[in-house]
Amino acid sequence: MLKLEVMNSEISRPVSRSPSPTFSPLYRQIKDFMIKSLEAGEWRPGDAIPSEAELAGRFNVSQGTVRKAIDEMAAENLLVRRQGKGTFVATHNDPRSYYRFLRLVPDDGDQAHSTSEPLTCDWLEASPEVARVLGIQAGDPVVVMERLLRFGSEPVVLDYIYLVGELFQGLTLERLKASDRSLYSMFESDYGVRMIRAEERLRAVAADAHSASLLGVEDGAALLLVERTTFTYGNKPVEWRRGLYCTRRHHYLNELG
Amino acid sequence: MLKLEVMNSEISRPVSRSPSPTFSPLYRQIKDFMIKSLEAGEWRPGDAIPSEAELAGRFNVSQGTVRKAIDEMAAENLLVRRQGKGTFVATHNDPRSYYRFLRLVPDDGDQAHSTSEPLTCDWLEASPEVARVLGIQAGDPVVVMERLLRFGSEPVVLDYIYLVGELFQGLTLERLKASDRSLYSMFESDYGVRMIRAEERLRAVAADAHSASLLGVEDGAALLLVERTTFTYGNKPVEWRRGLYCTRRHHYLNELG
DNA sequence: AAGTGGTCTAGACCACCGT
DNA sequence: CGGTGGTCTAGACCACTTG
Repeated sequence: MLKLEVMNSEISRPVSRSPSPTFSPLYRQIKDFMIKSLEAGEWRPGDAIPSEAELAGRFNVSQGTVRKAIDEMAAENLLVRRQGKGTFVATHNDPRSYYRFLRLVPDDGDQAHSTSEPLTCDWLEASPEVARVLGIQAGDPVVVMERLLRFGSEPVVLDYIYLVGELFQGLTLERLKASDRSLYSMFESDYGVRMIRAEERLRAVAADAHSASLLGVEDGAALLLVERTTFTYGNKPVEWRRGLYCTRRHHYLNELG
Repeated sequence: MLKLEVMNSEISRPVSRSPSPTFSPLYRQIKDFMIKSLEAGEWRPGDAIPSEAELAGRFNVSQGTVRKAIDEMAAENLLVRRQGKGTFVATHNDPRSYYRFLRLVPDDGDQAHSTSEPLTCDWLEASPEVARVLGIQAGDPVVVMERLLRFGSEPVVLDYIYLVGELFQGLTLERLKASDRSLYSMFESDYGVRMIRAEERLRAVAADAHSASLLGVEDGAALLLVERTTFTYGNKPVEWRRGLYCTRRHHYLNELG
């Protein structure tokens, strides 16, 4: 059983302020508090959080108010509800969210499962550009890795991945090769870094010789360049990716609501 | 004031069925009913729908139940809530959702507003491929238009747009040129066709001579190919687009939740 | 002041999952 | 069976917009 070090007084009722410049409803204060609990690691990925009734008691509010807080967090993929079982902390170490951020799908047929082959992994000093994207100082340590993603046996994506070094102490090519899980699953389990959301910027570019060779296309062929910035709690960037996608027999699928 | 031709008996309480194979909660039945009202045009884009209290009275349920139905519809961009004013039927004829489906943004600076230049508009018989995507029969009439999208004065997107002819009687190049609104806004106002959601499939391709010339790039340059299928109520496809995006100074931005 | 959506409560009961 | 999330109610009050 988890303990939530919370005094009822920490959650303040929304007293009627005259103009109310920073009004925040109760359920949002509760949500913020719960996010802090996730961030602090009090509730770990895969764990069940306390029941709604239990939380309502701790916060001294009604179940409906707790429920609304959880609803929003579930909508943001921070929690997963399972009727009859409980509410769980989302995890990348779970088939359901294994490909949560991968939008590439085969043109036809179902997706043959993909495999990741790490090629290089080096510790470097952040260039000004990388530092800017990752919100660190130029010269700070970053991990730079190159890896090839295959669908079946076909090479489809060549990724260059930049990680905030401070958070990934001891990461080496050997450890990457030894892992049989997805990168994000490993980051979560081995380094306690949870990828929450991401932004991708897409462009079409011509393949250089190196990429063309690895992806099995002609030099100068059109490739899809996908630049991804990935964030953890508090909108803190922790990863930057440049991915070259071969879209001969695959495409990037996006749903517009 | 709008009239909802509904008998209370139409919304049935969820009687406890033994196994309950097709159990549908009250709020979902109400939501389905309201979607039918939208589909039937009883509530028109931009209109305010009846207040929550009013609807609760009509359906003979509590306000909270109506509220949950509206919540889901607002999350799906079918309705827009505005505190203190009411709940409105979403419309493309509104600056807020003008660019709802356009993910292309300039690399730097804010977005200079885009302008659309229709180039051609023809009535053809659907090819087997287009018919399949649009869910019609090969040979059925389709409208095919070519148009150039500019950001500021710079040509950035060359679109080929296929529309289900049956729904767009009388559409001509002249009417397109005469309109000063977005395509979807015009489709909604002039043809009663509401675009609800879309799927986009992205690939990188080499520019042909025609596209290169219009977009001001070299023949063979890498372009982003965006194929969009757009759906109206009931997941009925009504539009298929092939867009060639020049990503020299713009990129396709996608948020991954 | 009146009307709208937004929050919160206390309680009841249902659907689902495990033991 | 007990525990969990899911639905629904009736009512109170708050925040925002408009007249």
